[in-house]
Amino acid sequence: MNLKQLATHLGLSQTTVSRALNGYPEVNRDTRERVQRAASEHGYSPNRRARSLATGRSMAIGHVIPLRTQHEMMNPVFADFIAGAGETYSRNGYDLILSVVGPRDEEAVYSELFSKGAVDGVIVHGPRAGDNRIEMLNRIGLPFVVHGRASDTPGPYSWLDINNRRAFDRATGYLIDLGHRRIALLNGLEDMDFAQRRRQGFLDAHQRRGIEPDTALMCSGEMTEMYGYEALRPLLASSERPTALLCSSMISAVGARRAIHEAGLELARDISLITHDDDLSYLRNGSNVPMFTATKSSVREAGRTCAEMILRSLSSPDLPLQTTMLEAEFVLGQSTGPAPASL
Amino acid sequence: MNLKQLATHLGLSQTTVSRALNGYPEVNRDTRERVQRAASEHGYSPNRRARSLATGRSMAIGHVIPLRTQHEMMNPVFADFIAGAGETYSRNGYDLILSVVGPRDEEAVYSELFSKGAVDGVIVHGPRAGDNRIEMLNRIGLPFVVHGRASDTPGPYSWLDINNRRAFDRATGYLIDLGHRRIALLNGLEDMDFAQRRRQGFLDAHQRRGIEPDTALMCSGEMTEMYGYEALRPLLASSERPTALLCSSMISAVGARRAIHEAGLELARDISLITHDDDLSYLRNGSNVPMFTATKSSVREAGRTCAEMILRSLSSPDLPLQTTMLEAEFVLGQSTGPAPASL
DNA sequence: TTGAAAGCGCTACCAC
DNA sequence: GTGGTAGCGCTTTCAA
Repeated sequence: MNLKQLATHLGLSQTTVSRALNGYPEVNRDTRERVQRAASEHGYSPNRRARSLATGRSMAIGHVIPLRTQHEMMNPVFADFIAGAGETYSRNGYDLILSVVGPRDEEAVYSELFSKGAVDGVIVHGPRAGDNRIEMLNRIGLPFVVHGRASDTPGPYSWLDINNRRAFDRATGYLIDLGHRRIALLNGLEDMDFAQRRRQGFLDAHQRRGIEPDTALMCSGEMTEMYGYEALRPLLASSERPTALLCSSMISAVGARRAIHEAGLELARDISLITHDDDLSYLRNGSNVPMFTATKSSVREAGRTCAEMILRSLSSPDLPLQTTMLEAEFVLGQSTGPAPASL
Repeated sequence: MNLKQLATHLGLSQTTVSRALNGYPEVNRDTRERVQRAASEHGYSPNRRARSLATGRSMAIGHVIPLRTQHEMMNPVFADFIAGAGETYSRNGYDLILSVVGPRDEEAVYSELFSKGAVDGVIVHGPRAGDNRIEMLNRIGLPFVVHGRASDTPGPYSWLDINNRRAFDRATGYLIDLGHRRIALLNGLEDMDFAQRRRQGFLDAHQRRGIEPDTALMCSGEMTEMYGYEALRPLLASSERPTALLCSSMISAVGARRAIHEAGLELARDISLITHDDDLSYLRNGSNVPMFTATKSSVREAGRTCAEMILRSLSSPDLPLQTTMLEAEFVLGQSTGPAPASL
């Protein structure tokens, strides 16, 4: 059933039917009701393609996910974030177009999506330090919001992020204050913006206390389980093994725990472990008791917010820059786990 | 730059330019080359909306993800599956439209996507036993492929699945043959098709060996970390605690391990743990050594395959039914972990 | 081998 | 308050 058919069926013009359905004020109340009833009876819903061709708006937002390798697991954060965003979109009649691309093709994908009229705006995922996508999007005039930030990128842009630096500053400081001096850091790939900030937090906490971190204990890599295992194993085998471990993701922590187990060590007794959990934006200690907890939001909620930001920037493009920062609040859990006996 | 502009720029008609770009044979070779050069020079790419309005094909596939609760984490399997599917789509010029919906609205979403002309076909995720979506999609004539299966659903349909029943049959049998008699099962929600099959495999292994499973040890729930923790805790506290545990997902296994740790028990020594890992379609034992490994594919690869299935069924709708089954092959790892001392 | 023109389904402008 | 009509950018007959 299309508009024309519905109109002839009702003995009205397409114009009137369209107006009635789109809430234009000048339509007679009776007419509007009659039209609406008929529309839902016949299950009529306007063709998106035709509508967007006529209006010039595509009513869709693009999410472009960069994946480096063929084997890389999609970051679970993306999934929940997108799920949250999707809720907002469907509530507002928008579609979500998902593109998963290698880092090379990314720019091309953005401009294609735009010039093809497929999307009205995009969300940028996984920003790297000095990311050139941002400048490029500003240049071609495609509205966007960044999930995360990109340091060293000139010019204003909208973004939504958690406070990665501070979270790792606090977690590290907590461990140092417990007496730890040899703390390992299993970080993400350090060309990613979030990983740079976490590293910075790690270093800041040391520096503020006048302690020299052992750079040999700082690792960086794709946050897979295998990485957690392989990065930690040699550190544990060394004569000067770390007494504490700061993990950048749940998944690499699983690998790290395997390495700890195989080395004959016991968590909490021999080595302390704090893992950053993106999903709930909190940090956990070795016995998995929440230690840092975000007050504001989960990743899903962040996705919702980010979607609202892009939709708002579509309706008022020259609105002042919206920057939202989700703070990982410091909340000591009931049990913070024992200080390691080996200290 | 649109077709009209490009055409006038070249001093040709829109028709000819369109034909040249779309590979119609009747175009003069020189003309075609000239057109193609100009197109890439000016970065022309046809407007998707307009094209699909004209052709009647939308060049997009919908993925509809059902999420039960506001809080449920998006199943990581979906993410990687979709990433894989996305690769296939972009290689073939298709868009991927993602809708995340509550179980109630699902049917409406499908028929809307279709009647709005937003998609040419859909992938059905997370099928439940006797899922009525399948019958509904057949009725409205929207091409689809199911990721998973739905038992008790009449009529043929295309699907792609792993062998859940057999995987759990084998894992359970393996534990029984090691001497375990009290095996706990932390299953997913048992209205989901995959969970029913896993449960069946668990029961089959017992029955074939003439052993009565303790139904008090069989749990079912949303596969979150909290669920793994809360479901296992009372079982461990009981006087007749399980000596082995079969976990339906990595994430609930994390919670289960926490419960084990808190109960003062040690993995492998006091209790054996086998976890099903969807991503690599393998099962792991307590020390994380792969025990069952899929020979054919990861979830990502499955996504690619599923996308190929739907695209193929678009071009030839009355093709014989394609059913593909990914087998979780039984491969004993180098180390299968010690039999529990408590036996 | 090329071009003119009719539509795809809808919105939006201008008349009435 | 309602209707005619001109597009939106493309594909696809039909003519030349």
